[in-house]
Amino acid sequence: MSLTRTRARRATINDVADAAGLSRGTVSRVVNGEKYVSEEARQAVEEAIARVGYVRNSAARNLVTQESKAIGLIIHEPHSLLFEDPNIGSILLGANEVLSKADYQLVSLIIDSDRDSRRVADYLRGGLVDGAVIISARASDPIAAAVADIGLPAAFVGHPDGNPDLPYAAIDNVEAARSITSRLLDTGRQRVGMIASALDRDSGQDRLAGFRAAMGERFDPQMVVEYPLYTYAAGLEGMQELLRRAPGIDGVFAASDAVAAGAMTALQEAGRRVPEDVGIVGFDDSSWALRCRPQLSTVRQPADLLGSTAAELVLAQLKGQPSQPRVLETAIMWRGSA
Amino acid sequence: MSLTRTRARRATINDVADAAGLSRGTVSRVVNGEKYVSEEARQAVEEAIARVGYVRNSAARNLVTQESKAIGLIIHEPHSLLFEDPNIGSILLGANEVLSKADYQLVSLIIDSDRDSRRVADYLRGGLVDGAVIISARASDPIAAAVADIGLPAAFVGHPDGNPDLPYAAIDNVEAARSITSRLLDTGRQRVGMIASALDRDSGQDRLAGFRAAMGERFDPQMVVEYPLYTYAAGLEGMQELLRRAPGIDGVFAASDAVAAGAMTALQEAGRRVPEDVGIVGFDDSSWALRCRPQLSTVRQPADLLGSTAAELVLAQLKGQPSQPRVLETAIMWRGSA
DNA sequence: GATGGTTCTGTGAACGTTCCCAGAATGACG
DNA sequence: CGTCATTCTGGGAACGTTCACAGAACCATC
Repeated sequence: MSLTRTRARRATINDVADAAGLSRGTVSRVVNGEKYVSEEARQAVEEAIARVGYVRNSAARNLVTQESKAIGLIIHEPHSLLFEDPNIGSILLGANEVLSKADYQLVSLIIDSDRDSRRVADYLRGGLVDGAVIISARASDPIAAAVADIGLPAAFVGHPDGNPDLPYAAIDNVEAARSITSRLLDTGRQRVGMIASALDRDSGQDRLAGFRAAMGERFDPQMVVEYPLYTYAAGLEGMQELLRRAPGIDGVFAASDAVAAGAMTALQEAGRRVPEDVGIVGFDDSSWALRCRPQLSTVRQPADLLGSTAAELVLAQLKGQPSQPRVLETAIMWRGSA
Repeated sequence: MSLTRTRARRATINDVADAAGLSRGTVSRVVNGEKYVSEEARQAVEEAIARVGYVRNSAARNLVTQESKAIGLIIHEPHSLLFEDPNIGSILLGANEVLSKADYQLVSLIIDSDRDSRRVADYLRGGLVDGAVIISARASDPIAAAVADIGLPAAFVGHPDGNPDLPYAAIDNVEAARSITSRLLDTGRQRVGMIASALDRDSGQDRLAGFRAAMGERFDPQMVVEYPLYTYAAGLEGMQELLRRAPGIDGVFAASDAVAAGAMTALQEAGRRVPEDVGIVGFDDSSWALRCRPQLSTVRQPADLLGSTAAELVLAQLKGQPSQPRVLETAIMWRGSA
């Protein structure tokens, strides 16, 4: 079997007009569902469209209307997180739902190299999208700067420092982390540590800050280990390191559920019982949480809402409305792990 | 803080030409890096571009060149799988790498509703992409039909039945499933069952067929439970059901690693030791496999290669080369779970 | 100094739409 | 039967590029 596909010359609106014995203008009106076209003409055009196999050329349309009805979603994640972090999928789906209802097409653009970064910037600049949602930006992200530079309506998911003054949808990571750490302390834990991650991101920084705030005077830098990514592997190694540093540890705040899952495995392999010997709490309430045994006590963050809210912020700008940053509520899900 | 962003009228190539005291044509040549432009002119143009803040309008360019330098990747997954299946991320990244090198932009389009389906079809038809990679198509997928209908160069990841005659990048699921099941039987297991999933997909069907082939006369329909999705939850419930049906079960083939992970949890909660009492094998060799305790024996499928190969198949068609379906190698990773 | 090849620049035409305006046809009303 | 509004249709202009071609300028060669 050999498959070679060639694209035939595509029928244009003029071909349809000729076939229907009507004019360009009328065909355009039918295609766009405008009023002021007779039933007779409508049928003739529709029949002609089917006959010549017409499909509208979006480039031509975008050129004259000066809009694309598409919104870009920029995924700028380190390689491995695209597989591990269930939040990304939720954000994507949340954004898609809102945009879909507003008849916008969501186009996701991955940045995985410097070359991607340049190409995506060109794509955004070129007018192929009317706006952008930027997820997982780091501090001073070059793409965010490019977006602001061209004045493209945009919104962040999260609230990274050092970035241009764009609206964002975020949660209060500091407060949420402070809160769940306090709750962990309230169970009577005496020696509590943290596995911190992603300190190049606002979420990573803020969760550490919240932990520190909750610990107050009891905060001990030695009881914090740091890893670059929110991964299971970080949790596994981080917990082993904490056990080495402080064998008497009896509580752990993991910076994400994936990290907590890794930590739980490490504890169990080390013969510690959860939660009897060591209490452990996570962050995200992602699919990891219910998968752990015991199930994870964690902070619920509404990932899908973050996506949909960011999308709404972009749509608002498109309508010329002012759009305010929005901070969404989190909740503590207390389960069996602490 | 109130952020309202409005887009100013964008500078065109003519504005640059005026500012540089040169013509449209020369500016175009500079922008596209063509030869036959004097050093003097080049500098004048570049300076003018910076001064007026020019960025090329892609719609106009696409219109005249009749190409977009973009490839669509269509993700048509049930909601939950976007979060659970690490293969999707690998496929995405694999495709992105190949396309990026060829200077194509990968744009991912999610289909999560019928409305999405129509909009995405319009997007593909409109000339906004030069080709498409379709992942996770079900039998007789409407999008696949639409793609074939307009003659858009395209390729599948996987090889679903009842779809148009497009090239694909796939693995031999039947043979791989047969092979790992045989290997499981070789460890001396007497009562072996399967947790089958996604029977609406070629992969799901084929893995079941491979299991059946390996079991031969020992195949017992009662020892197969079926679930719609490759999820942890399916594994959890499926294993419980199998234990109910056949308490003496001593081997399980789970249709994916996520399913196997769920099954392992169910077994351990039921007090069965893995692999002593029950041997368990999975499929994918995704990040789940190393995360299980004991680690999972499974079939390694090169998800990133599937993505990059499918991308190559599309690029080949774009160059007018014939493109043949490609079946990639799998390997058995034998670890501790069986 | 004529010839011929480079190198460089300017411009008309085309890509396929939508938008807008002009005008035709139709119908309602006095 | 004239007037005016409403409904419908056609076609010129514009969107911002690239492409092909023509011609100018320059240099080398005979």
